Amino acid sequence: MRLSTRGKYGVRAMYDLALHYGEGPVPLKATAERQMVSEHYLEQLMAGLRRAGLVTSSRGAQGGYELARSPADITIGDIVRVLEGPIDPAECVAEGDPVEACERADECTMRLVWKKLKDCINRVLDSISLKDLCDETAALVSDSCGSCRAGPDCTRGLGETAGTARRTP
Amino acid sequence: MRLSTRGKYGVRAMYDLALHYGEGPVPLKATAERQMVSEHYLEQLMAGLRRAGLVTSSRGAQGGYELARSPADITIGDIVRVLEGPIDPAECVAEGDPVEACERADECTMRLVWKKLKDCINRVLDSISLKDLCDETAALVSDSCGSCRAGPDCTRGLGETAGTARRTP
DNA sequence: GGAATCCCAACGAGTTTAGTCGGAATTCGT
DNA sequence: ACGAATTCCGACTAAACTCGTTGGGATTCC
Repeated sequence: MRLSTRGKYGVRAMYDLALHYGEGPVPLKATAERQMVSEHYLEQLMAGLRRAGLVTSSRGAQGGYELARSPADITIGDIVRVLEGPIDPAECVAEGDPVEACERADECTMRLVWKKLKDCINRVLDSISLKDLCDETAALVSDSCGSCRAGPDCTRGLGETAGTARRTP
Repeated sequence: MRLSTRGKYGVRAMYDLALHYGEGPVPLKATAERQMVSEHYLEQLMAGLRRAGLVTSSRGAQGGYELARSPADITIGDIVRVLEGPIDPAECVAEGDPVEACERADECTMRLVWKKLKDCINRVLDSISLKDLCDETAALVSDSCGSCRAGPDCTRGLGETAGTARRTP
């Protein structure tokens, strides 16, 4: 259960675009350098994000990529699902007929587990937008993150769990 | 974000052992046939589970595998972590020094996302024990499964009714 | 002794990952 | 018109991983 670099680099790149949202196209080279990712590799990832309608591109000099929507309207889940494929812990909870993936799907108790896991992952990833990420960075830098006791299932934004995440032993 | 067959087969096998808990050693062949998994492949998985102390084995005729603890004391998370490795969406939220995985780990906002995701996954998987699985199967078979038909956001059933959630490693 | 069973190590075909490489097409500024 | 910047596209690859298979050895029960 580890994300590949595709998902991680993709989120980094989209975060970078979010930081420069409204400033016109951002050339891939700049993003690649800031986020320390191979430019050519990132190019492939951006192609996927463009086909999925999450970014728009403009070619030629002064060209680059831009978010297709406001950072508040793009979630981490949107990005990860494009680059890593749908979040399906098992085939039997993917799109389509479960019975085709496993003939016992109807009576399978484990399927309920994978379903629950899938829903949980999607809920977490969809609860965080690029805007949340940018806001959180501001909070981190200004060193004023509040304390949240809501636990890991808290879906009320990143800022509230920041205190927990920074307290690393 | 898909589990490999290791995790899925492993859970199936452990579930099978849970169904026969207290009846003495269960030969691998029987489990493999019931769960429709290659016997030799399952053997490798059981070796890992044995080394992790989740099952005990007895050799020779009438030998086989048994759960090392009560089904209520073994969670899906225990099994999945043994067979799939630790649940770390990214290196920077794995065991050890995060800065060694990524020099920007301290200031990285995305790291908070992966941390949150990791905690969520572990929480779900650790909230479901083998006993929960067996109980749920009884509910499914008796066709009175009201608890799990409440839609994708249902938080009841599978672990939260019995309240067998245990340690957090 | 023989059958059942676990234990171990190696092999391998296929797929995925994480890129690299080379070049074509488009656009901007001058 | 030209050249630089940039996206776009397809092919290639080394390494790792997945999902097993193969072949034998050790142990235990009857």
